[in-house]
Amino acid sequence: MVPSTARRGPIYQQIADDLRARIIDGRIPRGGKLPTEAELTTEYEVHRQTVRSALSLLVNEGLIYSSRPQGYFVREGEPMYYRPQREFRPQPASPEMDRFMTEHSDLGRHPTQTIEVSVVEPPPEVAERLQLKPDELAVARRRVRYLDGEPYNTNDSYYPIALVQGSEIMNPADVARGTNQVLTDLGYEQVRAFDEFYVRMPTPEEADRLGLGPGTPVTCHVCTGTTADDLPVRVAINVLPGDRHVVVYERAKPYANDPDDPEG
Amino acid sequence: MVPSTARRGPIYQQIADDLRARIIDGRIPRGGKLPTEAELTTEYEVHRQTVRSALSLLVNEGLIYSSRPQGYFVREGEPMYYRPQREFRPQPASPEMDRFMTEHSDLGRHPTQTIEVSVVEPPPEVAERLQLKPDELAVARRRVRYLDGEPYNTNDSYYPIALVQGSEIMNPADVARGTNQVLTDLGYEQVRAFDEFYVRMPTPEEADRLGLGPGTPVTCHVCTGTTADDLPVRVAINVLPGDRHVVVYERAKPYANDPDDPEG
DNA sequence: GAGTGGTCTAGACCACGTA
DNA sequence: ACGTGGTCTAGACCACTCG
Repeated sequence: MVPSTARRGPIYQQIADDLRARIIDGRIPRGGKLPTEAELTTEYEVHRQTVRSALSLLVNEGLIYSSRPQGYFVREGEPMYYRPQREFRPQPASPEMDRFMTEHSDLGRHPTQTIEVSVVEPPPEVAERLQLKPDELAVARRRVRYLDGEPYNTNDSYYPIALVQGSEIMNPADVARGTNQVLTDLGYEQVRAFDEFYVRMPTPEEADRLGLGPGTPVTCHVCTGTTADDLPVRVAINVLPGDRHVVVYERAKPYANDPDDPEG
Repeated sequence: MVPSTARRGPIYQQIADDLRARIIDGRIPRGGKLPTEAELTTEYEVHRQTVRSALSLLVNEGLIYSSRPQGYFVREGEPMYYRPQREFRPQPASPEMDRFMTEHSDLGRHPTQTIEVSVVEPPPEVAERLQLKPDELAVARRRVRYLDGEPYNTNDSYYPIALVQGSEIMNPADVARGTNQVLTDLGYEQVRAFDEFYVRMPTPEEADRLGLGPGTPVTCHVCTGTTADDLPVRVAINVLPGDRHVVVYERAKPYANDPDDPEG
């Protein structure tokens, strides 16, 4: 039934191993269609639920997806590129459009975004980083960015309400000067930033907001900006779908004379 | 049966939503035990398989895990920190121990690693980055790093065999000089590196090597080092479990006067 | 209407760790 | 020995999309 490879473990895992091998070695090509559940049921001579267990493994690995009633297909990842701003070099100031917008429209893609501004009780991870007291509120600028209509990432910025009350930051539109400039003009110039990158499975809300299928992890980039007095004035939370992003950057200086591995 | 929240969707999703809410608001604490399948079956008045469907959702979200025959438990993430070397400042050279080892033993943890050297037909993503011809082989130095006995990450470095034949790099032990120094001494000094970060679900082999449970994504850090002539001489592939790593770094220079969002 | 995957019930046996 | 979750079969009905 199942080839000699990987005869161990429960049947559904053997089936999953077999199908995975077929996909990896190209017998089922990228974007190609898998046999139907019914076909696999007869091929492996097991109950339909057993086949479904095998398929759900592959779905949760992010290897295949199902599209009813067409069947199961191999995912094809053509990841887009995410270039976090790693240096502080000046950038062309472009009113009404931020870096996301300008960068991608240069590439011939069609970037759009939604912005939604609200006053919220901040989530704990934000309250902590902004050093807010209990019950202290924050202004949230939440957006979803799209590229050619597809959700690309989410970007939620939080500001202590005490600092930005009545400023342009509370306008639900792009801020021509840039929100960082607004903060500076308010006397809260950011001079340091602390970045954290987490990897995890999305919450159902995030999966919904970004249109993610099962088996798609996200990178969560949390950026906390502080003034010279170490006062945190902004927390930005970016959520990046794992199937659409690669973070890349280049190092151009010579390696230090360091031991075996420079990556570890 | 299920509270008024989220009455939509199939039953197993409603159950999952209910349990997720209980976990998030702390009614089931971190590390705490969920009711057994049998208890949930009677509580929600559904078949055991329906309960299992709900639980498997949460498992694949990385929120809970099962430990037979004790039951299901809420995961508690105490992530360790991964600090990629982002600058090229000189490091204390320590024979027999690379940066991973020295850094963590300083922190009172017990780092260990296994090293395994072999000549392999390189995987396609490596062959491509090393610009190898078909059938050209590579030397692989594969290691698994452990912290206090727990798998911490994997680090596989690949070198074109033509470059390192007969050198210390083929010794299955730490190289006192450091492999980068060996490359330099061989006339292949790395002066540039290109880094890529991917996020995805692990392959079964990776999950096994790192002892990962379901619902745990990995970050894949691929580093390609090249000489001044743009000759790629090394590809390092780090695989980092998503539940044990946070990538952090700090920016200390002033922000540019850039638009709305500096993270995008 | 036909065929697909999605959901649900019913009931069975097994493997494993703890007591 | 017991209770836990893990696996598997059997069979049913539904929702959706396509021709």
